[in-house]
Amino acid sequence: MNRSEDYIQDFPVQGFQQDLINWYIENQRDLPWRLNQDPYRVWVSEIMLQQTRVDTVIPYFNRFLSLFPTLKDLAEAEEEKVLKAWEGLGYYSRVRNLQTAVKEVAEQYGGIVPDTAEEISKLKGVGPYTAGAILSIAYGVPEPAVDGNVMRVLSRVLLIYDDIGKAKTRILFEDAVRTLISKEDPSSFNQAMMELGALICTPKSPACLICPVQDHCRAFDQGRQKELPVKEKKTKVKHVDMAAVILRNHEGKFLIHKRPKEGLLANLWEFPNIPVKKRGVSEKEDLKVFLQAEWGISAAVGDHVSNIEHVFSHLKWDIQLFEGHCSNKTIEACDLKWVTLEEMETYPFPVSHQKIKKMAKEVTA
DNA sequence: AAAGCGGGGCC
DNA sequence: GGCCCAGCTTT
Repeated sequence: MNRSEDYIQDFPVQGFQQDLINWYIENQRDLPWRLNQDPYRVWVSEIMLQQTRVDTVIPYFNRFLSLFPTLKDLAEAEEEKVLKAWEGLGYYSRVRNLQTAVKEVAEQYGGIVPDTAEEISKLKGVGPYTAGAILSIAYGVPEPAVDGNVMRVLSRVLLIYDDIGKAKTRILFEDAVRTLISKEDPSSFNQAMMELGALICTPKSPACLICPVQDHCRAFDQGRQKELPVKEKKTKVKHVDMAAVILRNHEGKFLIHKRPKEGLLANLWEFPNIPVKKRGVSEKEDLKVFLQAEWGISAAVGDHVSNIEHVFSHLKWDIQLFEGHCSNKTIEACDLKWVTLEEMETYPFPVSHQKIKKMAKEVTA
């Protein structure tokens, strides 16, 4: 059984819609992106909310919108300023893609976010979920917006055991939503599904006893809500040993480096660092050789400062941190800078290197 | 279809 | 430690 029609057969679509939307009207949270339906605001919120909790997003959203109030403001902003506004939020390609897409809208669509699935889906960083979310919330178009919440809710309500990690399963849920969605109020329907997933139909212990659609839930009827959704476990993270150095010159300035424009933490700044084969063998020497070979810097790498661990979704860094000094001062490369602690605050750093920045302050103090 | 891509909160 | 979060892009 893998067609949505098979699951919707005999399902009380009308009653489900009503109970869901009525609950949402009464119980929706007061969130900053619900202030109005400005497509740009909705868009920014949806990008920020990808794989990121509401509570985390709220302060970022407010700050971002005060820095870049309109689509035009974001289109014309310096990328470094935009990355700085995103600093700490993670998945930085989201905001680089967002700015690329916003420029596209400014140039190709006269600054008006397109309102068709075909056009909006062409924009960088706008996938099936985000397209449906913007279209339904900003424009009232009845398109599905299937995220993790919606898959969890529907897997339980319709008793679907397909692995929600598979692309094929998302399409199954999208087909189901095309049938289930309210044509009168698609915005409330989609947001209600997500709100229900966030507040009631939660991953661990769903609050079925106070659920507005309990009467329509097949998993609850059979006491199987805790078996769902089905999701295959993913492989564990890879461990990588690193060595990094807080390098100061004779003026007391620190050396920082801009990462490449693609890949992990693209275009963010960092302290000089290298992967090392084995811990405790020759990190200091390796760093010294690297600084000389890569940038022509003759440095003395001194005391070990600390050991920093940082976990990503797919890997873990174990960073041996050292301090060092050198007498270089003129560096022309645009991806390399000597800066004071104060100047450093204007550059976007990933959290792993914010930890190093903090150590730099302590070492200096 | 699978892997790469961040960071934080909760258990 | 593992899991999950208003996912998308690249391979």
